[in-house]
Order: sequence, then C-alpha cells, then structure tokens
Amino acid sequence: MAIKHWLMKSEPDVFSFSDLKKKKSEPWTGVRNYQARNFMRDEMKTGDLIFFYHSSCETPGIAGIASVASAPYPDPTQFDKKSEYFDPKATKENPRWFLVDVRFEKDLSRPITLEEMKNEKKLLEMRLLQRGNRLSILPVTSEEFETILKLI
DNA sequence: GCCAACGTTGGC
DNA sequence: GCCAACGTTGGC
Repeated sequence: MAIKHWLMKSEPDVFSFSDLKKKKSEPWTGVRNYQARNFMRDEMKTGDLIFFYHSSCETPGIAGIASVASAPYPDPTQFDKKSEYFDPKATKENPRWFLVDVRFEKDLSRPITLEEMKNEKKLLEMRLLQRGNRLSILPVTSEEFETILKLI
C-alpha cells in the first residue's frame, strides 16, 4: 500500500513548524472536527508524509515536511477537565477524539506560499484551494504533493 | 428531522 | 477587524 499525503494546518503563533523541529514529535491534540478525526483515526498510517501548513498568519503556506509517527490513539485532552479541549461526553471506554503523533521530517529551502499554490494551474482541484474549505487536516494527492515540491 | 441561531475558521 | 463559509446545537 503506497503512502498517503496530507496537509495539516497549525497557527504558527500557537505551534509552528520550528516548534515541531525543536520537539521532534508532537501529539496532534485538539482536533474537534469529525472529518479531520476520521482522517487520523481511519486513514493515516505511520510514515505518511505531511505538509505542515501555517494558517491565520502573515503569509499562509507550507512551512515544512512532517510525517505520521504513530498509530491513532485517543486524544488525552478530551479527558482532562482543565484542558480547553475537554469533552464531557467522551469517556475512556468510548473515546470520541483520536489523534496521531506528528514528527518533524525535513525543512524546505523556503516556505511555499498559499499564493504560489493558487497560481499553479495544476493545483486548481486541490482541496486546500476550494472555497469555504476550513478543515484542519486535508488529504493531498501524490500528484499534488509532487507539483507543490516543484514550486520551489 | 427541520432549520434558525450561533460559533469557528482563516484569508484578506 | 471584517466577513463568507460551514459545522454544531437545540427548540420544536
């Protein structure tokens, strides 16, 4: 089975790609959207490659490459009453939210901006660029992945 | 099950 | 800060 490719958004003010590089690996806590959860729980495999995307910042775009570093497991923050991600409806017997660990993979020679991707005709169909898209985790096709790397 | 109200995301 | 898009909630 070939590896899949993903794009995961993060606000760099909260957790940036350089934060990931420092920490090497990070549990992707706090996803509270069912589609995004399902990608992590049902479709991600260890070794899948990830575009680490910076959103809600001065220059939105891809900051670097990461990878899926664990099998899915319950997001511990859903059980933590002190966490902003606490979910009173989740139980340990029946967890509602799952996550994977995300690992630093490699730097890019420079970030790839959202604007550049919008300007590439081959990426017209990319989910990231469709209007109204707000999902924080998105699948990326192998073709899109290669096309984006060639923008540098 | 419908749908209005509300909250969040994220580019600009 | 604005606002379009869209997900969730809750009354009925």
